Amino acid sequence: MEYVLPNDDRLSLPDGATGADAAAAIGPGLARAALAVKVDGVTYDLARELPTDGERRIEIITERSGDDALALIRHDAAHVFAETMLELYPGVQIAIGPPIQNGFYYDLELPAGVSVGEEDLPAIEARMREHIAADERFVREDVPVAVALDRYRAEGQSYKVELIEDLVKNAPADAPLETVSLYRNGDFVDLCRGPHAPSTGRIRAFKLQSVAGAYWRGDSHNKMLTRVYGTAFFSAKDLDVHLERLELARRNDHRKLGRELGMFGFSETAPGSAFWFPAGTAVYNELVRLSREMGLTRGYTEVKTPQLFDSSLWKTSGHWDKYREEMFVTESEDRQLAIKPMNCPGHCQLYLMQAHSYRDLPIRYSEPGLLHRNEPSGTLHGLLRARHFAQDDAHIFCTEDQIQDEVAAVLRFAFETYGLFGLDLRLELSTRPDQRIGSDELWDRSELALENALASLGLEYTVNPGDGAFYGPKIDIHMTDSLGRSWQLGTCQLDYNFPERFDLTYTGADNAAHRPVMIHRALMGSYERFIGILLEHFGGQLPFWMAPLQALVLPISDRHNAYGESVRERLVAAGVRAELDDRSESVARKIREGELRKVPFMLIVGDREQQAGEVGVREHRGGDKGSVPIEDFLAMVHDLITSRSLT
RNA sequence: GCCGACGUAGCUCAGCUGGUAGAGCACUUCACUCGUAAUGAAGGGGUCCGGGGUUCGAAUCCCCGCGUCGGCUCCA
Repeated sequence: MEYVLPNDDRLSLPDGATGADAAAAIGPGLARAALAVKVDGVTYDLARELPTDGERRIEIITERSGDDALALIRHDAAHVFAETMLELYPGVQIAIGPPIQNGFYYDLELPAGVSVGEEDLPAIEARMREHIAADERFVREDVPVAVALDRYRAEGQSYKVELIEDLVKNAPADAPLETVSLYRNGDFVDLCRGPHAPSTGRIRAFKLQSVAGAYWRGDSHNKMLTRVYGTAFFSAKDLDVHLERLELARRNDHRKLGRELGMFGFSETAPGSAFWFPAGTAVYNELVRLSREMGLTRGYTEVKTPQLFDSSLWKTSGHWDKYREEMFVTESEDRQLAIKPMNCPGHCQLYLMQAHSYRDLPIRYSEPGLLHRNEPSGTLHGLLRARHFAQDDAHIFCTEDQIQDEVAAVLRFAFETYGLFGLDLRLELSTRPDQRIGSDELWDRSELALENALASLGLEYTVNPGDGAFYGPKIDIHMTDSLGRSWQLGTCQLDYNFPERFDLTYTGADNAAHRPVMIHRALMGSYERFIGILLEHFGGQLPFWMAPLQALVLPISDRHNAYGESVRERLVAAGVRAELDDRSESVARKIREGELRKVPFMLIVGDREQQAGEVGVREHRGGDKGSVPIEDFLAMVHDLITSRSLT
């Protein structure tokens, strides 16, 4: 039997040869380094017989094979972890333990009254190291379903029993499941489809990182299990590099940066809601201004609608049935009222209050309205998940013929906005959810319209089936934070349902009433969340045009304070956010503190500058740039501001 | 909301097995008047998250709340 190697060489092996045999046939070094074998892109255990049908491409996986190799030992480490937990915590029930993006986890149910905290992890790690030092072999065994079930029932491992029963249930009718694979290392046997490295000794470095809760099968109706996260690498150095990267990301946490830069903070007096200091408010307002300016030239008009609405509005929109728990509700004079969690019903009401002709459409109402959503306490996360926020929100009322152009224009607008920040956006199309309003026919049309708009621009996107809003499908814009977590920022949602529910109409050319279509859109999403993402993206050093403090004037000594103040006044008059540091401190100290505040420019003024009418320019992290006339500096920053330059 | 951890000065944190609180930075005052990442000295500042309980005595132990962090679920 011949196999094709990655370099297109052919390797001849007898039938029944394994991946290990293949590696040995190529060379003794590779035989020692081999962890697994990839056959046509599917990873196999080294000990497994290679398929003998057709032409197969094989590739030996070693430590150098990148993520494929790491996933193997991380999965191995998960098994060693479960093995150790069974020893240290008798009665523990183990569920599942897969490799993930940067490591692995294992879910388990601890015996009643027992809990594991992060302080217990070192002891568990120590025991795990013994199993790794013992270099236990991973041995795969395919056993009849009944044997596996008996085994796990006898051991009281009910999650494993459930997993096997489901495998049986979900097997296709024409190919009923007869065997399941078990992997043994040492005395530990786990239900697992594999593959694994040859032995536990291949795990060179690992760490248990955190303890968390996770619902069995990801369903909140199920029991909550204990999940331990960990990671593994081929060297202590790689592990250290990874841990350092996590540490760096933590330094870029927007909550930490926001406090350090004096931008915003949080208080127990308003959980989930940011308090904005002047520095943060300046940044916030720059974004609102950007959104207004860009909207103005793209046909948007700004409106204002109330904060508090009678519950009848939310009943009409459907929020009352679906989201009442997440709304802040109050009452007055026997009326139930709710603070708005979104602007769209208010905009529908606004639309209803005037008569509309097809000549008016599309109408594009924008409103950075303050929204409140009573998010569950456990989900709050600084600015990224808040109870009080505003969006760069707009609602487009248009005819069905206008949908595709409007959606395409929204997406173009989004790309223009994100380009200003150097952000890459990731598009996701979310389709009809289980809980929804409106007929299937409407959903068919909505989903098709969005797909057409995406196709017309030739954009790449992924599909999230069932993830749409309850009133319509949507195209979401996603970004990733400093720790690799994905957040939704912008959205573009197509909606036939609200126009129905609110009975929105326009008069057509035929003088008859027609139903408009509504597009809900936000590009940055919530300003709060967007600022959080920007802070992490830029590591706190925002582009000049939106920096909280743009220039800091530093007199060399007290006798230069008056000149410094005159410089500051000229900057402020030119629209630059500037401060004067007139404390009786050394220049070195003022500079150090300015650098820590990440101020883009420090302007040092002493005798020389005072006499020449100049400023000594020092760029953040760029050092001394020499002295220039004030006019030159003003002209330069004017350009940075008007172009909204990234630097 | 669920699981786990945490909550001490404005910030970052120390405070061992219970004996009525400390450091650095920040702040105030004084001196210094300084040329590109910390001048020196003195001083002020704490219901130890809140409420109960155990104890002669609680920041420390127990219970209940609240908040925060890490996840899970959710996210119009």
